[in-house]
Amino acid sequence: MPELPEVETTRRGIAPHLLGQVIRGAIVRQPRLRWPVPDLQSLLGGQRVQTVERRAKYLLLGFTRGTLIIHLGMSGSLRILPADSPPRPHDHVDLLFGRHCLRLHDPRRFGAMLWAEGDPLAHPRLRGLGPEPLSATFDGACLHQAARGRRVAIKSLLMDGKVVVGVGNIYATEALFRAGILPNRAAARVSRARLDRLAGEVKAVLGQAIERGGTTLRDFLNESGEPGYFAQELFVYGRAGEPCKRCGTPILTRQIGQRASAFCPKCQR
DNA sequence: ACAGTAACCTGTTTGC
DNA sequence: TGCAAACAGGTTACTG
Repeated sequence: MPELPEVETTRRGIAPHLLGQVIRGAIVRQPRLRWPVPDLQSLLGGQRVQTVERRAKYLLLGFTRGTLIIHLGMSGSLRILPADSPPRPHDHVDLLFGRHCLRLHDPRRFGAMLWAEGDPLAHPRLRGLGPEPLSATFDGACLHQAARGRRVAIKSLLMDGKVVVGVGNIYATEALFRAGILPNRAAARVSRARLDRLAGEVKAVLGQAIERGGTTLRDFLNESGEPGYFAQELFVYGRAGEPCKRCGTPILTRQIGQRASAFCPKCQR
């Protein structure tokens, strides 16, 4: 479900409901996510939410005495619901506030809830991550440096969190189409000028997706249970066999690094 | 250091 | 129609 735009959409949606609120309790129905969920009841009880931030695809809820780090994995979502809403299957964690709760739903359980005391950016899961794609530190020069001597597919490089964070399969696929670059081209064999273009397209596609409230393919819903509207603007992702929106050539797919990669053989070189 | 693969899970779609 | 295989938005950990 979530790449950076969906996580950012979630962050913007939940922040107004959480900021300044005091947690009165937590319910962990299923502690076995990607890593064991800590005892949130005793860690969080009585603390106030001071910040709701994002780093890569991690949401960071800042409390008085530490930070709750949340990752949504492949299938996770967060909703704001009345505190007494009956849980459905895969509703693993509730954070209880006054009249409402923040509920984590995650069928595949690839998500995570971690606790960090001190600087959350120093947590082992966040330390060593690359630059934020929408920040000024991410640009063509940055990609050029990372691509030096690398024979991996440019798409794999783009999805490598040490190079740049937050770019998953959908948006890597789309950014490469917009930049006119074949996804399986060796990273070191993409010219500097085209890397400049690619960095720009990554920023553009992520920015537009955030404006539309994210991409809903089958099950992404925002904090209120509404879908995002970026799917209709996808050029190649999920369109194998359909005509390219630019030139009409049928869209092809191939596996790159175990992920389906759609591309237009005419528009991308 | 690098590149490729398996693994963690469950639900949905595809193909015979 | 029924069942099994393939596939899905992410990330880590292991292999050679």
